[in-house]
Amino acid sequence: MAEQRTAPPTVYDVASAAGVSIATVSRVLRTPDAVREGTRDRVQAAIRTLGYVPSGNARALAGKRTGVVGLLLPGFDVVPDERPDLVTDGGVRVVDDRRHVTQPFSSNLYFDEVLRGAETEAWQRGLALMVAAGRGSSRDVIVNDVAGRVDGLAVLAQTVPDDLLEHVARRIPVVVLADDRRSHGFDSVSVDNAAGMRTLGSHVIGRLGIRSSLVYLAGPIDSPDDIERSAGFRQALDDHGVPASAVRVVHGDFGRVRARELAAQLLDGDAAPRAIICSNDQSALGVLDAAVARGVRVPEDLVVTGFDGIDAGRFSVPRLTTVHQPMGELGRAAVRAIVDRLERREGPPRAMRLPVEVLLRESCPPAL
Amino acid sequence: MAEQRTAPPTVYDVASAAGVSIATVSRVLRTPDAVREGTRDRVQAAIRTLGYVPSGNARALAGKRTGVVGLLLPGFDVVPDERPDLVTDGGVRVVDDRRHVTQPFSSNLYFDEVLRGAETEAWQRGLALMVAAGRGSSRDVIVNDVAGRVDGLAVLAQTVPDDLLEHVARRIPVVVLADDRRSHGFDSVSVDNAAGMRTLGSHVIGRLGIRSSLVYLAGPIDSPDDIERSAGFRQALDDHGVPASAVRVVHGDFGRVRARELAAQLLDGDAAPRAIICSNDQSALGVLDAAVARGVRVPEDLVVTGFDGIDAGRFSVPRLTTVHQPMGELGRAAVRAIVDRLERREGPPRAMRLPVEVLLRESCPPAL
DNA sequence: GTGAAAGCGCTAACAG
DNA sequence: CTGTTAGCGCTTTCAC
Repeated sequence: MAEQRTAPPTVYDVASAAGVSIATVSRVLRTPDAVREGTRDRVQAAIRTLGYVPSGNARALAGKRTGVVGLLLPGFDVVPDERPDLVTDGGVRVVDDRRHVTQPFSSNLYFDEVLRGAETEAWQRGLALMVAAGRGSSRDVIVNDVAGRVDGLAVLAQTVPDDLLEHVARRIPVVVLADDRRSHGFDSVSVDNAAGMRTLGSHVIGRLGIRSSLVYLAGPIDSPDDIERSAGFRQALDDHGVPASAVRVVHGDFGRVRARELAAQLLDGDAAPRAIICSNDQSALGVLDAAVARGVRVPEDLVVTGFDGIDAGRFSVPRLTTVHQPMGELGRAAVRAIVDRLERREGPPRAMRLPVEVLLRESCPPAL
Repeated sequence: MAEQRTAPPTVYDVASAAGVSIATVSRVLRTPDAVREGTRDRVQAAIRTLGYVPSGNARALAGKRTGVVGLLLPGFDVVPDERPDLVTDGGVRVVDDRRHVTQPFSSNLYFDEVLRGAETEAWQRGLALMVAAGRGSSRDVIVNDVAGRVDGLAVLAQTVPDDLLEHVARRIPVVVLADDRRSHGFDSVSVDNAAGMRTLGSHVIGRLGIRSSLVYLAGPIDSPDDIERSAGFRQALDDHGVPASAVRVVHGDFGRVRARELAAQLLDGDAAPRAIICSNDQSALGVLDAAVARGVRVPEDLVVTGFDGIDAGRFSVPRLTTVHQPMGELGRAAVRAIVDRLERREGPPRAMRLPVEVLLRESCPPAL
C-alpha cells in the first residue's frame, strides 16, 4: 500500500499548497463552476499531489445531511456448516459431496435481496448505505450508532424493539419493512400478503375446483405475515362460497422439518387431503418431502402451494407453486420512502404495499 | 412516526436539561464510571426524555476514528427480469411459471456472500459497515465519499481503477479482494485458485485415470482468476506426466450460454472429449446443458467440473463437481485485514490466501 | 467528579 | 470570483 502518512491532508493543506483559501478549496469540490478555471486547476493539482480525500464526517457535520441511509437487518445466522465426509487432503480439502443432502436455503438470502435492492436504489440516488445487523446485547448500541450517522433508517420487522425505534425516530425518519406499522406511527413498506394468498386460494378452489379435503398449513400463531395470509385464504373461501369448516387448519412453525412431520400425519391419516396450502415455502417443501417419501403424486393426488418465492422452490421436484414476494423491491422502496420522508417531514405515516405475484408451477399447475 | 422535531437534541440540550456541562454528558456516554451515579442517572433520564441520539459524525470528527469500514463492490446488475407468460390478472398477477427455464444465477450472489461475511465480522468487532457499489461515471465520487467516512476500505477486484485506489490509500488502509495485489502495494485477500484447480485436476487425471481426450474450458484471457486456475491445471498435468499437448484448451467467456455453444461443437466433433474441465461453474453448467441435449451421459461418457461452488451447481442434474470458494470468509478476512492494518500502519503489504475445497459430486465422482 | 475551552475538517453566509 | 468568519456536535486536556 502507499505509505501511510502521519495525518491525512485537510482543506488547509490543500489551500496553502494551492495558494488559496479553504473556502476556495471547498468550492472546487462542491461548486466547481463558481471558481475561475486557473484557480480550479491549481487546487485540483494540489488535491492530487497531496492525496487529499475530504472528510465525510466533517462535511456532514458542517452541512445538514450526511448522504447516508441506514439499513438494519435482524442479524445473520452464524451457524457453521456441518461438513460432509472428508475424502483426502492434499493441501486442498477434497470432499465427497454426493450424499450431501441439499439443505433448505437459509433465510439469509431473503435479507440479501433486500439489501441489494436498497443498495441499488441508494446508489441511484447518490446515497451511501450503512448496514448493520442488530443482534445480541450490543444491539442498542449499534442502533444508536447507526442512527447517529445517517439521514434515515430502514429497519426490518422484528429487528429493533419499539421503544428504541421510537427513540431513534425522534432524530431521523424511520421506515419499517415487511410489517405494516402504521398503527405504531411509523412509515412502512410491506408486501400484499392477503391479496396474494387470496388469489392463490382462488386458483385452487375456483379454477382447479378443489372445494373439499383442503388443508391450510399455517405458521406460528403470532406471525404478522401468517395472520395476513390466513386472512387472505379465508377470503378466497368466502369468494367461492366454501365454508371455513371445509378446511382443516394446522399450525406449523414455518420450518421444513416440522412441516414434513405434520404432512406425514395428514397423509397417513384416513382423510387424505387433496390440497395443502402452506403459509410459506419452507413448509411447502416439507410437505413435498413427505409426499415424495410416501409415493403420493403431486399434483395428481395432492396439490401443494407455498408462499415467498425462495429459490429452493424453483429447484424442488416437482417445482413449487408459490406467491413471490419482491424482496429487492422492498429494499428499494425502503430507500425511496426514506427520501420521501426527508423531503416532507410532515404528514401522517404512510404504509406502502408492494404487489406480489402468483407463480404457478408443477406442484399446483394452471389446470389439472 | 413520532413527531419530527425541528432540530435533533444535542449534548447541549441534554446538559442543560440535566443541569450539568456537556463534558459530563459526554462522559456518561463514553466513560460512565467516571461520573457519580446520581449525576449519571440524571443525564440518562434527560437523554431518554429528549430522545437524544449522539451524532456519529461529530463524534468521528472530534475523536480520531469513525468505527466504520467500507466495502466497495463492482456494482449489482440492474437487469430487469424477463417475465414468463401472464395468465390472468386479478389485482395480483398470476403467472404460468412452468416453462420458465431455470436461469443461471446471477453473479450477484457471489457478492452477497462476501457482503454478509464482511457484515458479520464487522458486527463482531463493533464496527459498522458502509457499502457502495462503484458503477458508472459517478464511481469516483462515490469512492471518495465512502473513503472520507470510514477507517478502512475493502475493494473487490476490478471495481476501482488503480490510480484512484492509490489516492485513497494515502488516507486510509485499503484491502483488495479476490486479486493478489501485493505487486501493486496493496494488502489483499484472495482465494487459492491454483491449488484448487491443481487438486481437482489431479483427481481427474490421477484418480479417475483420464489422461487423454481432455478439454480445458478457460475464461476470458485477461481474467486473473482464470490465469491462476489454468496454471493450476497445468501443474496437475505436470504432476502426472501428461503432456500439455494432450489437452485441448478452449476459451469461453465464463458465461453459460457461450459454454453451451462451445461444448456443443466439441461434443459434435469427431474427437469427443472424455472430460471437460471448466474454469468456472457457469461454464460447466453450460457444458452440462449441451451434454443433456445430446444424450451424452455424465459422468459415464463425459466428466464435467466447475469452479466457484455456486448454488446452482448443487441443483443441476447431475450435480456439479466443483472447487468451492469461501466467499463469506473472503468478506470476513477483508474486515480483519483492515483492522490489522489499522493497528499496525507500518509494514509491507500482506497477501492472505484463503483455502478452497474440492466438492466431488455426480458430474465427476470420487471414482468411476 | 465536574466544568471550561480548544479544536476535529468542513460548509455557508457575508464581505470585499 | 475569492477570502473571512462562524459554527456543526462532540471529545479531550487542563484546571478546579
